[in-house]
Amino acid sequence: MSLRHGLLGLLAEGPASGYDLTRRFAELLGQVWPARHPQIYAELGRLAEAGLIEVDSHGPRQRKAYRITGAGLAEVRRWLTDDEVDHTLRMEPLLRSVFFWLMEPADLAAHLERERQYYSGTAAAMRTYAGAKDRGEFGTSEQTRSLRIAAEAGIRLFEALAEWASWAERYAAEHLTEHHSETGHHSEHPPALPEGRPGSGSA
Amino acid sequence: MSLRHGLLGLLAEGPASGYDLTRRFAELLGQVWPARHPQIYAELGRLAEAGLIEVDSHGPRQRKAYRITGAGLAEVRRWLTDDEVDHTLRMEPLLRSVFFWLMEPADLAAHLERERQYYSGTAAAMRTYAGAKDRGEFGTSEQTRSLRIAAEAGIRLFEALAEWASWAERYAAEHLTEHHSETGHHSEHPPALPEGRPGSGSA
DNA sequence: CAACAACATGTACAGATTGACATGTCTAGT
DNA sequence: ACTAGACATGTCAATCTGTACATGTTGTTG
Repeated sequence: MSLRHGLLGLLAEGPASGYDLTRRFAELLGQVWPARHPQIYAELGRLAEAGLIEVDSHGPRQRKAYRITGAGLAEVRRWLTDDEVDHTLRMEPLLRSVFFWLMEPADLAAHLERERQYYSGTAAAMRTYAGAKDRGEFGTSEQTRSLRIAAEAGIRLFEALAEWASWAERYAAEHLTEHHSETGHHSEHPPALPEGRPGSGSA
Repeated sequence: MSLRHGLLGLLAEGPASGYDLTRRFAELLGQVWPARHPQIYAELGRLAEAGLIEVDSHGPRQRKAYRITGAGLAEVRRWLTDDEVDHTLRMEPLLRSVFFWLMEPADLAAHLERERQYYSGTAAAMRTYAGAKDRGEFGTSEQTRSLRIAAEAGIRLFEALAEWASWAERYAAEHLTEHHSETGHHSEHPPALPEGRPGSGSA
């Protein structure tokens, strides 16, 4: 339930309304943690009930801004330093990649090329943004620095995916060009990936 | 709702029971699409009702294996080629990074170091696995080739994250060492990241 | 043969998330 | 004065997801 902490984190920057937070989530956090307005309004209600935030002001058009409380600020900080990081990833494009062998070679090539373009375009947009930050266009506050770190992750992630798509195009052209039969009953399924939990084993 | 298609994709390799599929999801797809057994059994029921899969055999301890039908195979393929890719990412570690400015420098440094180790450990495990595949230890079927592509994505992704964590440690040491005040009301919140939808704009 | 681990399937419930619907306000342009 | 668009908040139903609970079977080991 990281929406709770995402909202608290944003409110730590200053008071904001549900509407503000919805747009901020869509623009800033949409790539890493999607959230729609019904969920945000509901969570704000719970947060207020728990005393982690409180109503800061009422504006025009029944605008209701919230402000983080001391307890709320303590809670985000507790989350950041004490709560274990959840490394669960949910990424449809990679799920699809496991089933590439079911696709016609031409369809797969087209798919990978579209993916490559999407990822490199996204990476480029983030690089542009990070460049503006580095030139100091958004000031030098701690929040801005922090956002710069997040942007760097996005750049590296999407660049890596773009290069992967490019690599996969070449790999598929070399290794997956044969036409396939109707069902894949020809062999036992191959062994699984290793579980990859480095913290709790060999390290 | 990609669980549906993930199950169909696995069943395209050959018949399997809910138990098999649960373990296969945990081992193979857990990193990119988590799913627990209650969800898998429920979805298998729906899939069978829709005629996309059917009972293949009954084994010992009320084991019930399913087999994909022609309609099911057509449906996975339709998904792979026609359905738009959902690029939504959900990644708690990156959500946290937006709020690094709220952490004490020492805690942040420790956090980033743990993250770096986690990512590089995971990447290393995947690299080992991919190496075994490349030496032909798992055969040369199309499924194996496909899984090799997925593994490559994992390697590149986790390597990129490990390098990011390392970069962030250095960046934070240079730019985020000042101690922060109790609340961050000192400035307006910085502007958001660009939306980064390359397909529908400049591209 | 008792006990345990692994196999195997399922239900029930709580919480997270989304899409559709509903409502009302303020500003700018015509 | 009207109207369109952005502002602003919310409800509701449906679906997805995860945790805990419940049940019974088979093979292995002492």
